[in-house]
Amino acid sequence: MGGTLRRRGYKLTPQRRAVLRTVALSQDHLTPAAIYDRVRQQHPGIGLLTVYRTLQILTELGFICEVHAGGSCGSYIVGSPEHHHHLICSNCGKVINFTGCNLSELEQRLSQQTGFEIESHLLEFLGCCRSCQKIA
Amino acid sequence: MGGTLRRRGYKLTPQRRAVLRTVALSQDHLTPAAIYDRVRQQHPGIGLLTVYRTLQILTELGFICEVHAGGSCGSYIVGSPEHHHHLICSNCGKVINFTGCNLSELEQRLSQQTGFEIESHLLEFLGCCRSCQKIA
DNA sequence: TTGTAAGTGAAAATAACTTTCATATAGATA
DNA sequence: TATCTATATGAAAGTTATTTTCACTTACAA
Ligand SMILES: [Mn+2]
Ligand SMILES: [Mn+2]
Ligand SMILES: [Zn+2]
Ligand SMILES: [Zn+2]
Repeated sequence: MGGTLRRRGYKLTPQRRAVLRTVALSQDHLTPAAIYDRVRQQHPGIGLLTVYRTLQILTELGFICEVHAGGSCGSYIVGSPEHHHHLICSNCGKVINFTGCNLSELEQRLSQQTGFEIESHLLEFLGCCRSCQKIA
Repeated sequence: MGGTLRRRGYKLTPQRRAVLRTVALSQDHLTPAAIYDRVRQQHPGIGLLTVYRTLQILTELGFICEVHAGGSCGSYIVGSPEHHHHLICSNCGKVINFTGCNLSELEQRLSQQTGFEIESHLLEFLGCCRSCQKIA
């Protein structure tokens, strides 16, 4: 983490460490406010503003990802450097990262049909995780 | 439109007509505030609040869709009843609807590997449309 | 060490959205 | 067509989410 930050001119502060740690320790996606609440337990005195700023930087660097499906826009989950996507439990918010989206064929078809030069894609699945199935 | 609304206990008001018309006439996705500005030209006196309420209902009924990719969370584009997805120009916001996402194989693999019961998916492509390519 | 560019947090400002409530109207019914 | 009522509207206020500003602090390169 430190290296990646420094390479981009950012500093590694205790606050940034704490925010990343909090997101990484959670199984489910968290809003900035929820992250703030958790971080404060280990790091009182941190400001919500710093949480916002940190989330932005960590997203830019790929340490964390924003999720969208199921009304979760603007909440975050730990990331990984490789290209991947998210499978989200609509009940408890648990997120599983997966790879192998295999969309290049579709991408090519769209590019041909529309003339768009395709840059990226957003793919998320929404479902019910095993533990939530038992409860329901 | 009128029939679908009435079937669900909603009324067809001039305001709702105007909001849908505005979204449908736009090639690109619009925020509630942008929709408000446009609707007001034909329908002064409408409140932003009514725009919010209408967008919610029209989304629920499938007349319009919310888009997410490229920081467009919370903006809307005209919809269609069949299952489809969006290809969005990251420069001008133009949206093209497409069908044939063909994700059932991937869906099945994920279901087996994770135990999730998969309910739905969110798929959007981001790219540069033909006219924006010429300009750039 | 020291210097400095980058980061922090308090406060205020702005933007985004929702709740409340009195009034108005779509459209079903007689 | 006139009446009735559930639904919709808009003004205002309230809440939540996010950003800007600025004086002070700190990471870390030299
Ligand atoms: Mn991720
Ligand atoms: Mn659509
Ligand atoms: Zn779950
Ligand atoms: Zn374009």
